[in-house]
Order: sequence, then structure tokens, then C-alpha cells
Amino acid sequence: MLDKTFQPAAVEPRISQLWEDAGAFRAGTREGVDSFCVVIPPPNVTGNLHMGHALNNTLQDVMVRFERMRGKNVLWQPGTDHAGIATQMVVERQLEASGISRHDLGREQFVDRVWSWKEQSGGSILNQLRRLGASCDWSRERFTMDEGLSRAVLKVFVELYRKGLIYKDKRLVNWDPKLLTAISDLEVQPTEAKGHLWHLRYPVKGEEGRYIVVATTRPETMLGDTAVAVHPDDERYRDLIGNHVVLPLVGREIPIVADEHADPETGSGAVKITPAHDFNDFEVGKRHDLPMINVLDERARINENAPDAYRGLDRYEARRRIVADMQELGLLERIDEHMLTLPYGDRSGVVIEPWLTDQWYVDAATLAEPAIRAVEDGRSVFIPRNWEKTYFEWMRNIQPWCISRQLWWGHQIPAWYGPDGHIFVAETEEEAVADALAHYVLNETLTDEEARALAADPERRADFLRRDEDVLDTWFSSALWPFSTLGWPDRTPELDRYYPTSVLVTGFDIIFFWVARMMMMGLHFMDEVPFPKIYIHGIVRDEHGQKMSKSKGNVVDPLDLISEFGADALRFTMASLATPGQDVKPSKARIEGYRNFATKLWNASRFIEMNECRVPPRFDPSTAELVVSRWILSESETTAREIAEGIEQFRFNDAAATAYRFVWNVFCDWYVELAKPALQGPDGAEKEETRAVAAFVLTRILKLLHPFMPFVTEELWQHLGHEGVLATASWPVPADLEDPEACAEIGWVIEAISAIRSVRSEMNVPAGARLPLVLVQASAETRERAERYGTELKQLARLDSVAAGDQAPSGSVQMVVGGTTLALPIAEVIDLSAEQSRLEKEIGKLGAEIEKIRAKLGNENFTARAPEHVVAEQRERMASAEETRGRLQSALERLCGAA
RNA sequence: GGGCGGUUAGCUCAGCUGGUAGAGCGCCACGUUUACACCGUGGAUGUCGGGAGUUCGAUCCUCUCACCGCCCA
Repeated sequence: MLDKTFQPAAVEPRISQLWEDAGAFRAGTREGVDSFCVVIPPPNVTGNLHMGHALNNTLQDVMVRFERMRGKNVLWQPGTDHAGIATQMVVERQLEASGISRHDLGREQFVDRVWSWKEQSGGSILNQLRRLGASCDWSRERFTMDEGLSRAVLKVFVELYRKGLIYKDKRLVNWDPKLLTAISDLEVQPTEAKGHLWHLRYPVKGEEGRYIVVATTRPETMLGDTAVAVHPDDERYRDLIGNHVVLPLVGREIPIVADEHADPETGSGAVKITPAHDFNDFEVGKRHDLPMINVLDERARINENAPDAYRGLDRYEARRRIVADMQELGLLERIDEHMLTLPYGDRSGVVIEPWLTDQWYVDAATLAEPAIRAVEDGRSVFIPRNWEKTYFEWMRNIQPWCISRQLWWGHQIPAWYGPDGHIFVAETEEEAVADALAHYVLNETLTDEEARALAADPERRADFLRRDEDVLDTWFSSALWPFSTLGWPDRTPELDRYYPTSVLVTGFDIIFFWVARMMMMGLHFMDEVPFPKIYIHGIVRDEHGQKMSKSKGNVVDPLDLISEFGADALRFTMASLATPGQDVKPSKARIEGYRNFATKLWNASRFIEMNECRVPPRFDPSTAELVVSRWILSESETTAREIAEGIEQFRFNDAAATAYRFVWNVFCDWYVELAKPALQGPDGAEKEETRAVAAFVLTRILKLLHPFMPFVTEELWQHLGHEGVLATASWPVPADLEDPEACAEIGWVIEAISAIRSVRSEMNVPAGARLPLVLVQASAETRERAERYGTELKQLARLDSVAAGDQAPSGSVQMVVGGTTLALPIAEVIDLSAEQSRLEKEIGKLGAEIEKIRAKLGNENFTARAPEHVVAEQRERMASAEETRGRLQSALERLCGAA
């Protein structure tokens, strides 16, 4: 016998183990069927489960469990990425605690340390995903630094390099002066801050006393200025274009150039150009062929390219000095308060510097072309569709992708440099050595003999040929995820079977960083899109719509919610709120509500169990005879269809709501109640059928709910003695059970009971009082229905008799259900004036409705132009409203006559 | 500045192709019923942000204004 409440904390670990033991999530166990494959957006190996993961993985799991139950060969590929900076920082912090830096250890030992950290405590997020119920094929877990995936990375790098799609270049990058590496745009957090706008005077050369005023938020960068730009149409400066200014403090003569980058509206209209320290200025510099003078070192201190006075100063100290010095020279015109956006490194928390360095780049523009076409012609579709705009926008303006990082943890770039700086790119060192030696023998730098000696002596060779120290951006390897996890570059059966994957599920925040790059790489190396569908969900906010952040203190830990309410409740909440294109704002009250829903299901099952309901072997639901059986079977069929459609169309909220309504408001509220008389009555055919149908429908419910609430449904499945595991049971097969007649009949019963209850409550009839019911001038059909459901009506509407009559007994309360007047004689308790006003109110409401419809039907434009079925519908509504009103009116007259 | 999304019941949100405004929570009243008080029954609550237009008909389509949010520059 089941407990009174479902205890998720006790059940969940056991059920997880059960699935594991059953190998329920293994891919490839079914032959000759369609495959369904999803690759998980690999979480960061240092990460912890947050609400975004909970949403993302719930939705994937709903689809994956659904398709698995539908009999497909399902692979949900799990794994993590190696998160270059984050992981390196975790281990560095550990080292710091014992007072050593990674440099003390050396690269090799440091990387070993990272690996052992990874083995011990990395990837705990995958266990957290298990707690959520994610049905990944855990036996196939991958890591972007795995041997296989690393091989894929090498091959991709080498191939792209050979095609000229990877190259080395000197450009501005986002440089983190604390972590001493380039970082990606994703890792830069633009943050609004109060700052200043310094207006500086630059003296015009050869025009004594004439200045050009430039406004800047970063005065210290003036040391690297190589031009002043003004708008070509700006009259104020037209005569100065082509002249020079003398850069104060430095003394360099720099040109005044005309460029549209200068905005005549802001500040003075003239802008200083520092190509080596600003992304916009860099572009201006290229357009005008300006020198690029880097005045900062890797830690953002002023370097040797600046005048002695400032060398070695930190950027902020330099700023103070420069402002002071300019003021002293009378060259500081004024200082304005100014709001500006500063780029903070999200890991280091310091302001990022645009810094000129040598880095490796991917020619993203070239790779983007096929990726753009694939979405244009619909080989990959965004759901919701609008996201393709964001995708196109970014893809069409794509910048070279900087892929090198000055870190130790990651895929080391497979490039070697000869003594003259010549680059050799190869998948292995051996190959690179062979290439290099051949190269230098050919150009006669080396003799054959020297080359052979080098080849034989690794130590001398290391001096001769030096490997690039940098590693690749983590996203470079995640971009390969949809095929590298399947075994590429080997031609594996998995690759044939699962590529392209079926759908990618992710948040819009990483369309650029991940989706776009997977598209580029997938198309280039597999010649096919990595996924035909890209489902983009919203982000999770708190219940007031605020973005969750540590500083706001509104972060909710999904694991806490799982502990408190159960994974099923959290999942159901996520699915219910996953409206296409909208953000998700879960509240505790909502989650609690779905915890209650799980308990409701639990108790309904408890009831079914208590009444010894079981599905007989070879039970055929189409043979059910009782109307109530046919009705609930019909409803279950409709529900199954709607849930399937909802999931297929990514309308998770609709699917969840349909399931919720069916289970609670149809099955529990009505079917169980209507079935009680039969279940609690004498043994016989009726009871037997009811038991079978109740159990059958409950079984269906468990299946329908399983994708959303896997734990409670599996627990019940096991408890109720079903075979195997629910996770691999088959989705309800449509069995032509929809039955409009049964639905109409039970609909009438439900309506009648509801109407009686409502009137009782309104008339303050004591809950315990049993009343007689009279059906006034009822049709044969209605009388039959009342007869058939006499027991149920009596029980649920608290009646002591149900009879037919020609007239409502005097002193009765009357209502109209489906065209029949129902009368409750309650003369002794009736409050005549209350009943009179109740009837008048009803009649008034109907009158208003009738008038509205009459006006509509009286409009010739409407009857002529509206579709016929709409007009017919209005006519019907009007007829039925008029009939009901008539009946209520005569009830009112009778009542007044009696009074 | 460009793009996207939002504004519907006290709160959080649904409302698919225009044709009777819905859910959950909250609130009020009542608790006959051994599946369930994490429950049951009944009830109240909306000029669907403002304005204009298209249409026989607009929460839904078009334009416009206001406010809020996100992304990009």
C-alpha cells in the first residue's frame, strides 16, 4: 500500500539507480527504427547546475523521453567542456592556497594537476543533471579534452590552416591584464559606470594659439594617439583636414584625418585616434594607414613606447598624471560627468584592454557563408523563427574569430616555429619535425646530415623547433561537439546513425558563441548541418522578472528546489512555463503547486490500488461498454494526442497544461468520483470493467506524464507491478477510442452536478442536506441519462431522489441544464427573495447576451459576409440562450406566484 | 542609434490560423464524501497599456504614442 504522500527525496535516488541498472538510456539498443539524437550543450566542467541548466535540460529530457517511449533509437549525448580559463583558475586558486604559482610547477606538472582535479571533482554538474532526471546515455559521456575529441581538434586546426582558413595575425583582442590572456567577447561583461569625459586641447601645428579639442574617457591612451579624426562634412574643421596637431606630453606630430567615425554631434566633433587601444580607432587606423603605437604592457602598465615620465605606471595612475600634466599645461579644457560602458572580464573582474597582439584567427566570414545559406534555405530552422534574424545579423557581420588563448589548460596549438619564425602546422610533432627539416634542407639552411642529427636528438630539436605555447579557445572544441562526440574523424557507425542530430536546444544567449560555430564547423567538415532544428528557449529570471545574479542575491539553486519539492515538480514547472520565445519566471508557489500535482497523482494511484484495479491480460479498451468508461477512454485518447502534438511542436507549456488538466480536472475530479459507485458496489461486470478501465487509464497517465515527471511515474509504475521500466515502455498507441456521444452524455452529467452544487451553495443549503431532484418535462434522452447516472448524481450532488415531472414542485429552485429544467424543491430552506434575485440576475445576463447576438444577426453585413458556420453558431447560441431564458422566466413567475 | 520581445484578473503568465477572455497562486464562503487538507465544493475579480485604422466583427492584423526588458553598435 502506498504512503499518503509522495516522498521524492526517498524515491529519486532509487529510481535513478533502477534506470541505470536497466540500461534504460543506452543508445543503439534498438535496430531498424528511426534515430533521435540530441547533443547536450556541454556545461562547463567546473560548473554547477543553475536554473538555466534546469530549464534547458528539462526540455531536452521531455523530448528525449518522449521519443524513446515512441520507440525511436535515442541518443542523448552528455558531457562537459574543459572551460579553459575557469578550470585553470580553479586549480591556480588551489595552488595559491599553498603559496605556489603555476609557474613554479611548470606547464607539464600544472596540466597534470588540472587533470587530477578534473578526475576528482570536475564534472559534478553531470551528477546534478542526473538528479534532475536527465536521461542521457551516461555510458557515452565525453569531455572536450578527451583523446578522441582532441584528435578532432587537431585535425580541424590543421585542415583549416592548410586551406588558409586559420591564420596568424596582429589585431586588437580583448586582453585580460590580470589573467594575461586574450578572452572572447562572451567573457566580456559590458557594465555601465559613471565616469568622466575629459576635453583635451591638441595644439594645431603651425597655427599658434589654435587648438583642436578632443573628448576622451581614457586620457591615458593619448600617449598612443596617431591621429585626430573629424567628420568630412564638419564645417568647423574642414580647413584643418590634412594638417597636423602636436600631441601634447609626447611631442609627436599626428595628422588630422577625415573619417565618418567622428560624430559631429558629440563633444567637440573631433576625436582622438588610438588604433592600438580601441576597436573603433583600430578600424580608422586601417582606413588611413595610421601607425599603431602600443603604449601598454601585458599588465596594462605604460610601456617603453611612451615618454619616460609615464613608463611603468599602472593605467589608472597614468591617467591621473596625464590629466594633471595637461591641466598644468593649460590643455585641459573641461571635465564632464559621463556614463560609459566598461568591459569587465567576467572571470577576473578587471577592465579588459583592447590590446594589439599576435593571435591565431579563424576566417569566420568564409565559414559563415554556407552557415548563412543553410538557415536561409531552411535546412536548419530556428524555433521560434525570429531568432534567425539575430543569427543572420551576427553571421553577416562576423569578425575574424580569435582562437588562441594564453593559457596552459586546453588544446595546445599544433604549430611549431623554426629558428627563422617559419610556421609548421601538423597534427603531430613528428610530422612537424619532418616538414621543418625538409623545408630547411631544401632552402639550404641545414645540410642533410644536420637534419638527420636533429631528427635523432629530441633535445637539440626542441631548441631548433619551438611549439606555439598557446592553447585554443574552448569554443573551438565545442564547435565540433555534434560530430566529435560521435567519433569523428573516424568514420564510425554512430556518425552515420546520429549525424545530423535531431534538434539543438539552447538559450538565445549563446546563439553566437555556440550555435553559429557548430553550424560553421558542421557544414565544413560534415557537409551537412549539425541539426535541422534549433529550439531557442528563454532565460530563467526570478519571479519578478529580474535576471538572476549573485550581486542581486536572487539566485535560486535548483538543487535546493529539488530537495524541497522534488525533481518532478521542478521539471513540470519548467515545462509549464516554457512558452515559445518567452523568459521563464518560476515562483516557489508554482513549484509547490506542481509538487501538489505529483501528490494528487500519487493519491489517485493509491485509490486505484486500494480498489484492486488491474489491467487484465490482453485487455481491449474498445470493448468497454459503460458510457463513463468510454468517456474517460476517449478523453485519455484526446489527451495523448494533444500532448504528443505539444511536444512535437515545442509547445511544452501546452503539453504540460493538457496533462495537468486531464489528470486533475478530468480523471481525479470526475472520473474517479463517477467510478466510485461502481468500484464500491457489488461485484459483477460493471465493477470488473470499471476496475480494468481505471487501471488502464492510470497506466496511460503514467506514460503521458513520464516525460515531464519521470520519478513519480516510474515509482508508481514499479509499485503497481508493471513489467520493465516505464522509461522504455511504449507511448500510448492511438486506439480509435474517441467517442463524442459518451462525451456528450458525461458532459451532461457533469454539468448537472455542477449546476446543482452551485445553486445549493448559493442558496446556502446545508452541505449535508439531501434534496430531491425533479427533471421538468425532460426528453427521453435526458431521462435515460438521469436514470443511468442516478446513483452518481445522488452521491455527487447530494440528492436523495431523482424523478421526472411535468412541473416544478412549488417552492423549488430551478436551473436549466442542456435545455432541461432541473428543480430542487427546498421550500423549507428557500429564501424567496434570494432566489428571485438569483433568477433575475441570470435572466438579465442572458438578456444581454441575446441582445448582442440579435444585433449581430440583424446586421446584414454580418450574415452576408461571415462564414456560414459562424452565422449558424450564433443562431444556435441565440436559440439556446432564449430557451434557457424562457425557462428561467417561467421559474421566476412561478416563484413570484407562490410568494 | 539598429534589432527583438513585452504591456491581459491582486501576483506570475496562457490565449495557435480575427468570431462567447483562461490557468496556477492568492482572496472570500462552506466542508457532507476513509484516494488525497500537498484536499474537496462553491464564489468574486478584467474599459486585454493609450489613440487611430482595416474589417460585418479586433486581446489577436496595420499605424502611432507611452512605459518596461533584452541583444547588438
